Amino acid sequence: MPSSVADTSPLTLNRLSVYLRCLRALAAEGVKTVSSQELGERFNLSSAQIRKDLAQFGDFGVRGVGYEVEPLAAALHELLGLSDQHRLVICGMGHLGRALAGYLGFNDLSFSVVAAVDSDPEKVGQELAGLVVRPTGDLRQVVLETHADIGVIAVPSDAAVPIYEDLVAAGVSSILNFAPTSLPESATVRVKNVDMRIYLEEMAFFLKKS
Amino acid sequence: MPSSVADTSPLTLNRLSVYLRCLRALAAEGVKTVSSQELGERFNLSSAQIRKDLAQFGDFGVRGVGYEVEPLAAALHELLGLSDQHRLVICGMGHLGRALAGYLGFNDLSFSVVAAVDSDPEKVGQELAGLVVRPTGDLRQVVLETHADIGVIAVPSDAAVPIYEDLVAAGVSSILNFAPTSLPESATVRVKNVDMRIYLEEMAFFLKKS
DNA sequence: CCATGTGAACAAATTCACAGCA
DNA sequence: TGCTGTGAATTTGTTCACATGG
Repeated sequence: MPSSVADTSPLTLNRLSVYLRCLRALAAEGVKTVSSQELGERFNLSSAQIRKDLAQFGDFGVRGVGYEVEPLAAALHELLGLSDQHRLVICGMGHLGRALAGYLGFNDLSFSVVAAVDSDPEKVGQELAGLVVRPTGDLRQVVLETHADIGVIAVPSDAAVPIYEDLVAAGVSSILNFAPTSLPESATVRVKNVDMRIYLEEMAFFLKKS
Repeated sequence: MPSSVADTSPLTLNRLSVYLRCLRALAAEGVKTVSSQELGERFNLSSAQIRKDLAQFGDFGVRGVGYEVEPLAAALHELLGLSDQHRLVICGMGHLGRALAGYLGFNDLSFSVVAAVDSDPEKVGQELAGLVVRPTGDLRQVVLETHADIGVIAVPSDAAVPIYEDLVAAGVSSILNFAPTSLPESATVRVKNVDMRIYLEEMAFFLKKS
């Protein structure tokens, strides 16, 4: 039973997120108990994998019965670190930034968007998606004030690296990057690059005739 | 040498996209030739993996020298199906849809956004991101007119399944889904679900004070 | 009984290490 | 010499199948 940060693979972790969402859906339907097999059939998952994944973090199931939906959901919620509240700062308030601002403050109360910065003087001071836009130059101050712990980069490609450095300098150690520029991960900074072009190119490959 | 659609793993494929971008960056700098090692060091990739991945599709390299940047980029471009032009239809023109419309029509001429639909009568007829928004009910007609081959779902969660069904009915067989509702893949329809909540939850896990 | 939890078997992906060629 | 291309070794991830326990 590792349950420690270092030795959990991202794949397992992402599946836990999926399980959590499946359990929430079941809970909403009033389902009290579910077996790994039912869960698998319902949501196209492998039952063996569900059991392996969950067993890694504790004995959540009851033999002969299955898993209790609500308690398991609560345990996964806790396990994924969703009991702590996280504060996001959105960098770049173009359409993508605004979309993310309106989209990422969900999920019970685990995440909230606390600030937005933009380098366009036109946008600074405006209220967009419920946030007063601050100048990029104030990023450090903004992070200090709001205790933001996750930075979301939604700026054009060429502005990504400077913003990244600003975020790191401001002490933000988790960064979600939507700019089409791959940013380096380091020992202290965790970066998740989300490059939508890769998804499109994957589709293009499979659309290829022959 | 498989080079066929079926037996290429998505992981390899996504790395090919990455290599292509790295090569483009080098080409822009005027670099003519690069070894797998240089490429690896420059972009944090494994040189052995680069060689394995590329060797799968042909003998691109020259022993003792490395790879020619431009020709290799051209080969990957072709290989990924980027020589065919693809036409995207964006479903849902909220901020996310507009962001994607302005973001996905890039990459030489491989992808272009040819249409947008929305169910909000306020938006229909408006020109957003250079596209006249059409009503969702016209989706089939729109797809016929524009020969769109990739659908992008950027609607709220509860509208995702109906739109998905409309796209499939209209003959679109590749779908990129940004709604937080996992859509089923079938033998004939390829779906890529992009759930940003999973990325956030991954960050939350690693932020957890153990 | 029935479904979990798990070692053992299997499969996939990655890395190593080196033969072979420009 | 220097770097590719590639089998072999290793690591990582998934599935199987069953002993175990409520």
